[in-house]
Amino acid sequence: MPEKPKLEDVAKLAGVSPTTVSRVLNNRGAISERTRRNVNNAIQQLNYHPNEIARSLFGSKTHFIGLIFPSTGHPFFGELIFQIENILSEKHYKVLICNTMDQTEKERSYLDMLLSNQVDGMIVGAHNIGIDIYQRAKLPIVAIDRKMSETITVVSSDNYQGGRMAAEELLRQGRSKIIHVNSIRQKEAPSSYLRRKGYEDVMTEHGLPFKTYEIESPFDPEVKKQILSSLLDQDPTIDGMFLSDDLTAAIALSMIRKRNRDIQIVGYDGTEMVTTCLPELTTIVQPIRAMAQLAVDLLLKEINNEFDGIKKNYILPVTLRRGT
Amino acid sequence: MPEKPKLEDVAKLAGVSPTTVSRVLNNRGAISERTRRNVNNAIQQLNYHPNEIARSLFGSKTHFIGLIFPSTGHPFFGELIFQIENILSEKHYKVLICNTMDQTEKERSYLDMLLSNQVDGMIVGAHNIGIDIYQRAKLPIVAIDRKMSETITVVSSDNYQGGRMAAEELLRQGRSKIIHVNSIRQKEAPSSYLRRKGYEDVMTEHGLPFKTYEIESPFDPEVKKQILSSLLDQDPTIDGMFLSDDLTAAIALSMIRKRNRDIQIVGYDGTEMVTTCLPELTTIVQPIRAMAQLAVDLLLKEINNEFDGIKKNYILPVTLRRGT
DNA sequence: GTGAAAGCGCTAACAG
DNA sequence: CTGTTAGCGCTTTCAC
Repeated sequence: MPEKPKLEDVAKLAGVSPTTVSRVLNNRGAISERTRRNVNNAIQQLNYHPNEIARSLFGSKTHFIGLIFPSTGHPFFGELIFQIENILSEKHYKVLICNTMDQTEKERSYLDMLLSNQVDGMIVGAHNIGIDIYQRAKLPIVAIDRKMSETITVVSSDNYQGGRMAAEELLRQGRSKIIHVNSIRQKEAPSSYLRRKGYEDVMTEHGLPFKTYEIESPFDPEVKKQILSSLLDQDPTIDGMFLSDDLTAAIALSMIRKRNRDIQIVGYDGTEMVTTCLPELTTIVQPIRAMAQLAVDLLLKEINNEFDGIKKNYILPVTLRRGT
Repeated sequence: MPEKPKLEDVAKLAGVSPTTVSRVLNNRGAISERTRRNVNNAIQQLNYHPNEIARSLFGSKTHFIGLIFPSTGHPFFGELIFQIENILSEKHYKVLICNTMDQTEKERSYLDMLLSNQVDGMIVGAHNIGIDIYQRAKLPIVAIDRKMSETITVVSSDNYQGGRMAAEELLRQGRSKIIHVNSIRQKEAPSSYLRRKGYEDVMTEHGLPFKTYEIESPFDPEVKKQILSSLLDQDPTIDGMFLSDDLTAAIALSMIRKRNRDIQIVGYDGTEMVTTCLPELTTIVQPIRAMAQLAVDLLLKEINNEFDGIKKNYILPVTLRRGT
């Protein structure tokens, strides 16, 4: 069995120079039809695949894009990543995936890894390490849902409006003792803060009291369960809850059912997954597909130096999906 | 702003040769403590990151692993990919992700892409294109849940037993008019076939009739809904259903509730996601974490030529999780 | 302990 | 239209 064929092997078999093969491969320069056929035949025969690593080394582009997210397993990130990868692959970019699990050390080493692998850019949805570290990378970066610095583009959905819509929906359903559970996944996460602010503002505007609880370990469902459980048991007057993500909302929902309480809930994210599993859940839907598209567009523009504007902050509208 | 520093820049700054820097980087050969310090300082100062692309070009290993799956967005694959990436990253492998969406053309071009990028191996959970194409790759490959050929290692969970367990559970719940809905995602998929066989065997053994329905477009929930809907309406005597994945089971569950039918259902996969969203769903749990671990272990063994056995087919046990 | 030189597989001048 | 040559950033013989 022969080793991996190289361009030179193709050249020999086709009886031409390496340059010619390269030209056929890249459709550059003028090639006679005959030569082209010969070369293509040789390529077929040898089952030759150009070594992208070598190509990358030469040029300055690898067509690698790094994706840094807390977890591919989470439905929101999973679907976002799915969309991003789809769009990128159409444009012939390849995706290197990184699951930080909200761990600073992992994030830092992933960042190093991506830089070492000469990614052309990255899309980042997880941020524990300092902003400056990303700054220093001097690389096209698009952040999701988190302002990292003045110079890094951000794509997010309208978290403030989302918070407002959730609260308003609960009020519309005749609820007034409404609490908010905020499953923060990062310190100073603006998305959590804005959702909360939206909710609190609406409550205030209606002259109602508000109460926000924060859950700090979003990856452990047991912790969530305990907190939600004691929450519910402590206060029998609660009649509405706004949960900052659907997974937490799902847990709350099943607890409420088990306790036979009359509490209306609103979740957040509106992934297809949750929509399928829990069609009865009312939730604020993030425009995942649009966020992916925009993030990719902006990133590729930065990569290709096509700044068509100075705008750095993109906020996409959210919608309310009423449970069935 | 300086360009990306290269090894040569470090060498200059440290007043040594490139060779020496390389040695420091790789901990190879003998280096004086002083030189090592100088070099390390220079590396720090320049914020130097060795170019992995160049390294890969030289050596024959890239430490890239390609993952080919139908969709990162699907909870089963999303969680499996999450686990696989985690384990691989600990071993300093990097993951290139591919979403085929069950499209032959995408799968083929992803395979080409991975080969061109000199991946050291791949883990494949999607298979529409011919086996021979993977064979030709002459690369360490581990397949998930699908026998691809005599020479490609397969990791799967015990689909036959899973099918049996599902049927037995329904019988145990006093059901007898039990149907099976099989959401096949690929032709001749052995996992679907085995689950079905397990169910049918149990029914036969109990002298009961069985009926299996197949849904062919697993990515469109609307299609599923229509089929399930007409299924339920056609036959009012059904009292048990075995659905071959949890997402389909979730749809069935909400339909059954809406119709107020007394039908017990059993799903398949048992992802954390679905467990959280639908704790009441009884399901057959695949050992995702163990499958990921085994697949990675086997792949790395193949990559490092450490065949410790000739076994090619690994079947991990599934468990039943009763809904709460 | 350290350095000079060759080469990994490919592409892009520059010739012809 | 096609080939020769140099070099992308790194590692590794082989010398000193």
